[in-house]
Amino acid sequence: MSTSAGYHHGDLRAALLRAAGDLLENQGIAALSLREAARRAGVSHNAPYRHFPDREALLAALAAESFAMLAERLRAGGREMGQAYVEFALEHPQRFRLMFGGLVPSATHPELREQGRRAYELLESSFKELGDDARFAAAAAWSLVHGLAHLLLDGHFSQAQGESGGTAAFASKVLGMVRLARAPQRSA
Amino acid sequence: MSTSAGYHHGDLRAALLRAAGDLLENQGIAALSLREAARRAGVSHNAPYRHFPDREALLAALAAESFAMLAERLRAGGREMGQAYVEFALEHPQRFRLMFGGLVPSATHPELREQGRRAYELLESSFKELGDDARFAAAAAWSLVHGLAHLLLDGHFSQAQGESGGTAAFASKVLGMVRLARAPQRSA
DNA sequence: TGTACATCAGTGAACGCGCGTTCACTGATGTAC
DNA sequence: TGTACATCAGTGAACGCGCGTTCACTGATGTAC
Repeated sequence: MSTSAGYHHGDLRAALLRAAGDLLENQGIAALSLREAARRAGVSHNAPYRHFPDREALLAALAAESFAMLAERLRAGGREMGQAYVEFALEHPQRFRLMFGGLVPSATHPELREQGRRAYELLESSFKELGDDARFAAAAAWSLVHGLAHLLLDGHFSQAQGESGGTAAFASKVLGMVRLARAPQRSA
Repeated sequence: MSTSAGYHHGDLRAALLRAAGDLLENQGIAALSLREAARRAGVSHNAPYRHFPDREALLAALAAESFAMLAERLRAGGREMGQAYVEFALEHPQRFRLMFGGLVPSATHPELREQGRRAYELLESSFKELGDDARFAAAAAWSLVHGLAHLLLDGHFSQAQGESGGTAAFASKVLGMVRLARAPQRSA
C-alpha cells in the first residue's frame, strides 16, 4: 500500500475495482469506462487489460462484488432481512441497477452468478420451516423486497417521500401487509 | 399508408416509434440509435429531429408507449392482473427493462410519468375494498409482481424453467403463497 | 382560380467525441544454475 | 553471490467506430388575398 508506486502498481486490480465503484456510484454506469478507471488508478489507459479481458469483465467483477456487499448487509440485518435488502438498494442505487439491469449477462460470468446465488441462499434459508413450500415462499419474499426496492428507486411510490418516517417507514408498512402462507391461494 | 412516400413521409413519428420498437425488442437497447431508426423508416439520419428533440426523447416516447401496452394487458387480464403483469414482462423483456432500467428519467418526461401512473392506478384500483390500507396493499402487490417478473427475466429463478408447466406455473405458485392482510405485521 | 408567402418536414455534408481495443515496446521481478 | 533468462505488468501511439448533433439547404404544403 505504498504511494511510491513504481512501474509495477502492486494491486492494480483492487485499485481499478475501487475506482470503478466510485465512478459507478457518483457518475452512473454510463460514465464508467475502462479509460477513466485507469486514469483514476493513476495508470495508463490499457494497463487494465492485464487484469480484465474487456470492459464487460470489469462490470461483471463490480456486480459480483456488489452481490457480496448485499449478502453481508443481509447477514447484518438478521431477522429484518427484507428491510436490509431495501436499504441496500436505496444506499447503492447504481450498484443495484448494475446487478439487475441486464447489462452484464450473469450466464457468461460464473463469479457473478455464484455471488448472486449466495445472496439468495441467505434469503431462502429463513424459510426452511415451511418445508415443501419453502422454495415458493422464498421466491415470493425475494420478489416482494426486490420489487419494492426497485420501484422505490424509480420513484414510482411518490407517496413514500411524504410518509412520516420517510421511505424506510413506507417500506416497513408495505412489507407489513404481507403474509406468506402454506396453502396456495390466489391473491392479486 | 402509401409506399409512394414523397418528400414528406406522412407519419414519420409513428414510423420511427415502430422501427425503434422493433430494434429494441430484437437487438436490445444498445442497438437502438436514432440513425438506425431513421434508416429503417427509410428517411435521412436527421429527419427524426423534426419529431424528437434528442435520442432520450425517443426512448421516453417508447417507454411511455410500453406503459400503455402494459396497461392494456392488465385490463385484458381482468382479475388475474398479477399474472398478466408477469406475462407482459416475459413477452417484452426489453421494453420492460427500458421502462424500469433507470435510463430514461421519468421526472423529465411528463408523458412517461403519466403513462406509468395510469398503469399503476389499474393495479391500485383492485384494492379499494381494503380502505385505509389500500395504498400499502397495492404497493405490496405491485412490488411482488414486479420483483417476480424482474427476477425471472434475469434468470435468478433457474428452478422456474424446470417447473412442470414452465415459468408461468412457477409464477402462479409463487403468487399463490401470498396473502395481503389488514393488520400490519412483519413477515420477511 | 391564381399568386405570394410563411411554415414545416425533409436532405446531405460535416464535426467532434471518447471510447474500446490492438500493437509493438520496455521496465521490473523471480528463479535456475 | 552473480548471471541469464523467462515471465509478467506496465507504457504510448494508433485505429476504427458509429454515434449524436449542428448547419445551411430545399422541396412540399397550406393559407390569405
